[in-house]
This record gives sequence, C-alpha cells and structure tokens, in this order.
Amino acid sequence: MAGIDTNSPIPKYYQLKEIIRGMIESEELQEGQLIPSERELCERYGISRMTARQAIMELVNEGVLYREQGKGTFVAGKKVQQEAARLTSFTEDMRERGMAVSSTVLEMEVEPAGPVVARFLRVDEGERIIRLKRLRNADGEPMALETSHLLYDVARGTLEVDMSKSSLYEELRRGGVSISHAEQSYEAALVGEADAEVLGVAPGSPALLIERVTFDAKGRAFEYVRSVYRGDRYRITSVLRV
Amino acid sequence: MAGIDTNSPIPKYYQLKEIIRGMIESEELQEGQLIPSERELCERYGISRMTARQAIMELVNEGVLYREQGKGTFVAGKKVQQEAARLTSFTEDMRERGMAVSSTVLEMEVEPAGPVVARFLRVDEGERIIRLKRLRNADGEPMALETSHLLYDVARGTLEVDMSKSSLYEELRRGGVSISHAEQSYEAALVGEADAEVLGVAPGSPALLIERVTFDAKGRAFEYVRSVYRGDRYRITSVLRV
DNA sequence: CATGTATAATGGTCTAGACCGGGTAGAGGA
DNA sequence: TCCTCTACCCGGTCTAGACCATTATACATG
Repeated sequence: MAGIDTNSPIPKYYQLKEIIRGMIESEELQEGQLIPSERELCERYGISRMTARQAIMELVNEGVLYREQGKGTFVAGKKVQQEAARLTSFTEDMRERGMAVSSTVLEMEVEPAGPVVARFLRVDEGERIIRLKRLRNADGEPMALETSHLLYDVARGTLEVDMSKSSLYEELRRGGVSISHAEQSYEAALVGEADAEVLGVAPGSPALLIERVTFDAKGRAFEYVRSVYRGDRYRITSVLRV
Repeated sequence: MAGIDTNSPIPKYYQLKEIIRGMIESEELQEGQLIPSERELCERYGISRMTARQAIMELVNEGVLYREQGKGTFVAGKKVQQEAARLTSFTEDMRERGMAVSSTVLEMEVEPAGPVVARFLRVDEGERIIRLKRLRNADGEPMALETSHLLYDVARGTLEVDMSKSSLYEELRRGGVSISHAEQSYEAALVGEADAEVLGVAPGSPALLIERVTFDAKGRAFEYVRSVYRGDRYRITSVLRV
C-alpha cells in the first residue's frame, strides 16, 4: 500500500484522501464496509488525528463515506439513486460511472474573448481567456470533445499543468477557486465532419451537445464549456422530484 | 453581541456558526463583506483557532461564506433560487416555456407488458398495461413523439378521457395517484424514418431520446415513457450544484 | 517615478495531546 | 440461559501552539 510522502508539497490530508479513494476504486474497500478508524489511520500513516480527520471529513462531504458515532466510518453506496444532477467535472462523472479517464489536449491558448464567450462569461470582448480544447476518453475510447473557456485570472495556474492528466476542477480548487454552481443545457445535434474524425465516429452520427457556464462562490462566471458527447456512448440519468 | 457559553451542551463551533449566521441575517455583515479573521474570532470568543475554523469551514461548505487565501473570509452572495430539473409533464414543461400545447393521440391500447416494459415497471411479463402514444405539439408544430406505458390498475381511469386535450399527470392525480419522483435518462439519437414523417423532419435528423420511469409515493413504478424530441426545437436547461 | 522589498495579516496545513458520549462485546452474576 | 455492567473502541469536540504560502501595504532604493 502506498504511503504518505512527508516531503511532498501535496498536503498529507489530500494524499490520504486519494489513498482512501483508491482503495474504494480498487474494491479493496467495498460499499457499506467499515474503513480503518481515525486512530488506526494516524498510526499506519504516521500523521496526527486531526489530519486524518480532515481527509475523512472531506470524503464524507463528498458523499463517498458516511460516519456513525460509536460505530465507525463506512463506504457509501453509489449515490446515483440519491440526487438530481450534480455539478461534476468530466473526470468525476466518468469516475462515478466506473470508467477510466484519459485526455488529449488538442489546443490550449490564451486569447481575447470573442462575442459569444464574452456574453456567457459576462466580461468585455477582448478580455484575456484561456481556451482549452481536449479530447476526453473513457476506457480508452473517445467520449467527448470539450472546449473550455476560462477567465485568465482564475485559471492561469492551469497553464503550467499537464491538463491531459489533471482534472480541471481539481486544479482550480487547488488554485483556490470555490466552485459553486452551473447553468447547463443539453441539446441533440449531429457530429460535424471535423469533430467526427477526432471522435472516431461517422459524420452525421448523433451527439449530445452540452453547454455549461460555471460560477464560483462569489457568483462570478468563470468558465464556459461547450462539449460534444458521442450519442452512442453517453447518456445522462438523473432523478427528478415533484 | 452574544457570546459563547462554555458550559452549554451545544458545541462551541456550532454556537459560533449561529452567531455568524445571525450577523449575516441581521445584515450586520453584508454580501461580499470581509468577516473577522480566524484569529480575531478566537480572541473575541475565547476559543481556539481550530474551533473557529470548524465553524467557518462548515459555513463555507454550505455556501454561506467563501475564503481567499491571504485575503480573508467573505459573505457569499445569495444563492440562485432557480431549481434543478423538476419532475414535470410535457404540458407543464411547455407551459413554463410559454408555448401552447396540443396533442394528437396516435394509439391507445390495453395490452400485455413486453419484456422491456415489464422490467422498467417491475412487474411480470404479460401484466396488463395501457400504452398511449401521442404526438405532442408546441405552438402548433410537432415537438415530440411520446409513448407512455402505464400500469392498468393505476391509469384505467384515463381510458375514458380524451387524452388529446388532457394532461396525463393531472388526470392521474385526479384519480388519486400521488406522483413522487422519476428516474430519467437523456440520450442523443437520430430520428427514424417512421417517426420522421410524424415529427415533420427529415430522417436522420438529431433527436433527444428521453426515457422516464415514474414512481408514486409508495415507491411503485407506475409509468414508463419513451419520448423522441426534435433536436432542432428542444433543449433542456438546468442548474447544477456541487 | 517605478520597482523592489520587508512586514504583517490572512487562510492552509499540521501536531500531540485531551475529554466526551454513543455503541458493542464480553465478563460476571442472577 | 439470560441479563446487566463494564471496558474498550468509535467518532465528536477542543486546545494551544507551530510553520507555510499568499496577499496587501508601506517603505526604501534605483
């Protein structure tokens, strides 16, 4: 089992979070199963209890674990049943579907905002924007073509990160962005010729076109994403309430 | 200003949470305003920093506050009121979009459940089902082709109703069905030849395929609907939260 | 005037303990 | 056999510090 690197710039609690997440994904820990207690994690990884606690509490907040006083901490069931559509990144979405994520960065540029992007992000035309176009693969096969437009000030930290390996949202969170909510739209469309080749489907194949504007805790729109999902591989499910 | 009661069984961090919440509600602290720093709260209320931190972090998780390293902690803006996707009928959906609804009943039959319908409705194959196929128009033009499969016992009252004029959900509610929630999936597809003619589009046009299983308050699945929406006319928007 | 630079403040992470109340399983007694 | 009590483990709360990175500001230097 991987340990915790004290000299790493990555916080210990974060390392522990990833370790626990890994154990759940590898099914070393299964749904409903008791995970090691806080005190046992402290001892095993040589960290203090408050640090172990922070890792666990964040996973509880994310719905990955749940706790019962006096009993212990358990792996939560898949929460597909529970909630209506949640705001997730592609990485998180695929992880919940149990698929392996990989990405290819096709374009990453700093450029002035055009009229469409400026309107969605509520900034002036010409404002500096990072445009990140990625091919997103699930289980090794193309799933979506995603073009994000990000406020330069918010996302400039990601320019030095290899976005083919990182989750944009995780990077942004690490960079101090507090992601709050998004307005998203879904539309059926056909795959165009250029996109078809990249996605590995025939032109005119069905596609789900998803547009999203994401807001931070201050209510500022910091991201406009336009994604083309392969209709033959992607389907959205959600629970609706009256 | 109220203080913190050390002898109270209510945890200190929780008392502080309520104090801060109160200051926001009384507008002593306003949107976007800096709140006292962790260290200042410690001193003012005679608690340790980790305790003050817990109060603040929970309010951050709840979206009441947001933090910026090196700057401070601020009061977040009021949350967007708009809701995530609600469970609505076609009639309600179009009414909210400000479009006029009309329908044509194409088929309405009582028939035994086939394997697919039986699985979705969690009944045995051969169980009596009402199948209702309608063309749904918005502002006089075809919008969707909708095929509902309903448990006979639940929906037999609708057999005597002119479903080209009535809302299915309103009729069911009138018949005593308490609609609770639904599991819905969205998928991109192409319009087939038969459907194309009815929908008034070319075969191979983009379509949004929506499947829904609707449950009543007892948790019984009573409806399975499969709808084909015209991709050129229909788009779904919703607000997602973290 | 522009440009660094020291300083102080903030939140972020972390430690090594402490006591509390809830839950459970085993020991001992009826 | 069955019940009760107790010891132990669990998470929940809390302390009093520590060092770090980020940020703003005031000041000194070119």
